[in-house]
This record gives sequence, structure tokens and C-alpha cells, in this order.
Amino acid sequence: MHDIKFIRENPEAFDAGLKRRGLEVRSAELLAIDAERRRLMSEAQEIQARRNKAAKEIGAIKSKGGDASAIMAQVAADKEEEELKDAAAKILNLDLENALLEIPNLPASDVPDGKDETKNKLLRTSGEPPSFDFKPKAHDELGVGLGLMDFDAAAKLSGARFVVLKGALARLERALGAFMLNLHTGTNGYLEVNPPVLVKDTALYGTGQLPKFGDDLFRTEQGHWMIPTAEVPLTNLVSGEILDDAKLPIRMTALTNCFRSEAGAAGKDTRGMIRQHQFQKVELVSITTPEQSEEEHNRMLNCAEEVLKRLGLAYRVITLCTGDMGFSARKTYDIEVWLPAQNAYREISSCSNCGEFQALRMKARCRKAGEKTTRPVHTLNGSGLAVGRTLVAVLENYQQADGSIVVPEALKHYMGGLEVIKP
RNA sequence: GGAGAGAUGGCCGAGCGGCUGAAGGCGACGGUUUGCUAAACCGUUGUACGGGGUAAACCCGUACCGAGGGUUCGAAUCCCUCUCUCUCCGCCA
Repeated sequence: MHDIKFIRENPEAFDAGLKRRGLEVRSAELLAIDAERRRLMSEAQEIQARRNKAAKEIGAIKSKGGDASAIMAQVAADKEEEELKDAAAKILNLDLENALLEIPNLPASDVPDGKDETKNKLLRTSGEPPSFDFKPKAHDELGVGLGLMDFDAAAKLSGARFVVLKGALARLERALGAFMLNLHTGTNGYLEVNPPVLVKDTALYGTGQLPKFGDDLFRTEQGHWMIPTAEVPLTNLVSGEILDDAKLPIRMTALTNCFRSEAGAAGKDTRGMIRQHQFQKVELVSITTPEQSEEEHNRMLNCAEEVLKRLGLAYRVITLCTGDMGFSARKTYDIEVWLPAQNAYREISSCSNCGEFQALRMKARCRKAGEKTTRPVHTLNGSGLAVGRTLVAVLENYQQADGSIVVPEALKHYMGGLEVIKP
């Protein structure tokens, strides 16, 4: 959420940021509401101060057995007026908040401008796509061929966009999750967290999925929402807190299932495991001071890249342009892994710096020891990595002509020493 | 699911409808004392919003004692609703 004070002091910068996102300018409209609401608030407060004083006088007079009816009449009139102003101010406060909640974060100055993904900027590539002396198969063909990946069974149980993994592939997914978690909790220094995957509205408002994107989520009959990413519970862990600057950055990681309705993706990636309603993901979340967040963003990106390097997978990193960034982000790097069967790089991680945007929504602040003023923290999140898509990448990149899969060196230990997955 | 108890500041804990932003204790911070440590003593110690101040410091006002309503000239204190926590019973991975 945006700080109305910032908009008050920097209306042109605010509008310029919205324009870069391809949106209409809003500062004039917001500031008009703001001015009116502040006027009403201070008027109501003045009356309240008067009433508080009068109430004390009444108490004093009555305790001496005197007659306070004159003051009481005045107070009654004041009260009526105050209630009117209060009610009006309350409505405007809500109007303002609702408007602010629906406005996305402003892009950082170094984010490339552009309407859509065609304007994203390549940052670097790493590794060589493998060459095959046969036509590489798609991961779903490989998995089904091995008899260890079953979309029909999943459809029977749950419908489209689900999968059943068995045997060595089920284990491979577990191995990938464990491998990533070990890397991040070990050398990368993240704290492992096992959070709920069902959360309340407030958590989703905090990270920005609500109020605008409820359609992308699953909701239980009891009113819980299923998390679309562990970013939601992990980041909201600091909601409402005032953290000591010295304790930052806080780095957390979690392996969870993620649930997405894929409402807007009808017909997209219908084959295979690329786009599922339920998938596993290892998430990285950092909570930092405002000064630290940019450096932390790069660090996080490196942590995610390290997973692919150790798995020996080719990838590239791109900086998303203003038009392709998510709602809460001020800057985002995507990592795309090479998929031989698609002959293309496909997204496997997204690392975003949200600046103070989420912190303002969830009232997460920090403070230097000994200082009075609090500041909103900065929040960052990134996939490290999407486990399901990593499994897809391993299958396609490590496939052999006979349809068997070589287990990457880094995973052998997790696979109980298994070298090759074959039927 | 049934029955009961509770929710107060960083923590513990008191609180008659007005003198309570909130006693007391602990912790933390600053200081005095001290060869060092310990101890003792003194002081400070919430957040947000609005206004003032170029800004930091600071000053004024308002709100907040789980949340939201209500009663009252006046509510942490009375009433209603909700949420959460705890205990016991049942069920259960």
C-alpha cells in the first residue's frame, strides 16, 4: 500500500510511477479525499478536546453538589456535531484506504519501461543447453513412459491440472525439495519455517493478493484461503511487528504446497506439469531495513541461481519490465530454465523486491536501537525454486535416448544412490 | 462437538465509572557509586494519527487496556456481538 504522506509530498513522482505501469494518474483524486478527511478529523478532534475538558468540569461541579446543566447542554450540542464529522471522516478514511489498496507498487527507477514481456531485459545466461543426438521428449511423455507420472489417475481424483507421481519420480520431487532446503538453510543462511497453507484474508491483504486477485485463489467453505505461495505466510510472520534494525535481515525459507486456481490461464500450458493447481515450491523471504533491500535482492537471486548451477541446468536471468511486474513488486528478476522439448527458457523462479509496499499493508516496521521513529521494513520474496518445474527441467535435460533419466550428481545422495531412473 | 475460565504496556500483574496512558514488580536503557564484576541508588522507558516546527530534537491535541458496537456529561472499569487463548470431557492424524 502506498503511504498517503508520500503522495502528499511527491504527487508528480507518484503519478509518474503509475504512468510507467501503464495506469491512469491518481494523485489529484487521492489528495482531494485526503485533504477533506484531514479537515474533518482535526475539526472533530478540536470538539473532542473541548468535550473532554467539559466532562471533567462536570465531574468537579457534581462532586461538590453543584448544578452542571448549562455545561451539559453545550456538551450535548458538541457531541452531535462531532459525531457527524467523525462519521464523515470515517467514510473518507475507508474510501482512501480502499483506493490505496488497489494501486500497485511503483516500479524502481532502474526497471525497464515496457508494456509487456517483450520489453523484459536479459541480464545474463548461465550454462549451455544440452545437445541431443535424438529428438528430446517432453517431460510428460518421459514421465508417462516411465510409468511413474499419471495424469489420468489425477484427473479421476481431482480433474484437470493435477498429477500423480509415483516411485522414483515421487522420490525425485522429494529429493529436489530436500536438496533446495538444505542448500538454503545451510550455506545460504535461511531459517527453515513450516507455515500453515491455509490463511485468513488479512494475510492476503498484507502481501497484496487481496483485494484484487481473489479469483486466482482457492477458498475453503470456512473462509480460509489456500496459499498461492509461501510468500504469504512467511512475509506475514512480521506483520504488526516493530523489529530491531540489528536483527535484520531476517531470512526465511519454506517448502510448501501452493494452490492456484489459474483462472486467467485457460488453455495455457494444458499439457504436463508446467501449470498445475497444486505444486510444491521452496520459497525464500527476506525482511530488511530500507538500506539493505537492494543488496539483499541480488543476494536472493544468487541463492536461487545456485540451485540451478548445482543441478547443472542452463538458465537465464531477466529483469521484468514495468508492464510485466506483479502487483506488489518494485523490481523483479525472473530466472528461466532451459527446457529442451519446448526449445525455450521457461520461468522457474521470480525474485521480487517489494520495498515498503507490503510492509505498509501489514504494518511491519523496524527501528534503530535508541531511536524513536519507526520505519516500514522492506520485504523480498523469491522462489528457490518451484519444485515441480525443476522436476520437469531435470527430466527433460537429463533424458537419454531410451527414455531413462540420469540422476544429477547433486541429487544422487537424496535418491539413495540411484543413478538412472528407468522403467 | 459439550462445559467452564480468561484477554491490560517488552514481560508479569493491579485496577471503586471521573484524579489511570494506566499502580507495583521484572526487564531494557542512561547516570551515580565501584579497582573489575556483582550489588545499591536516581532517572528514563508504548504506538498511531492530526496540528505546530525547514528538518531532527521537541511541543500541543486525539485515539488505543483482544476487535467492533452501545449506555453515559464522562468507560480499561457497565451492556451486546465477534475473535482468540487456556482448562476439563468427547472425538481424532
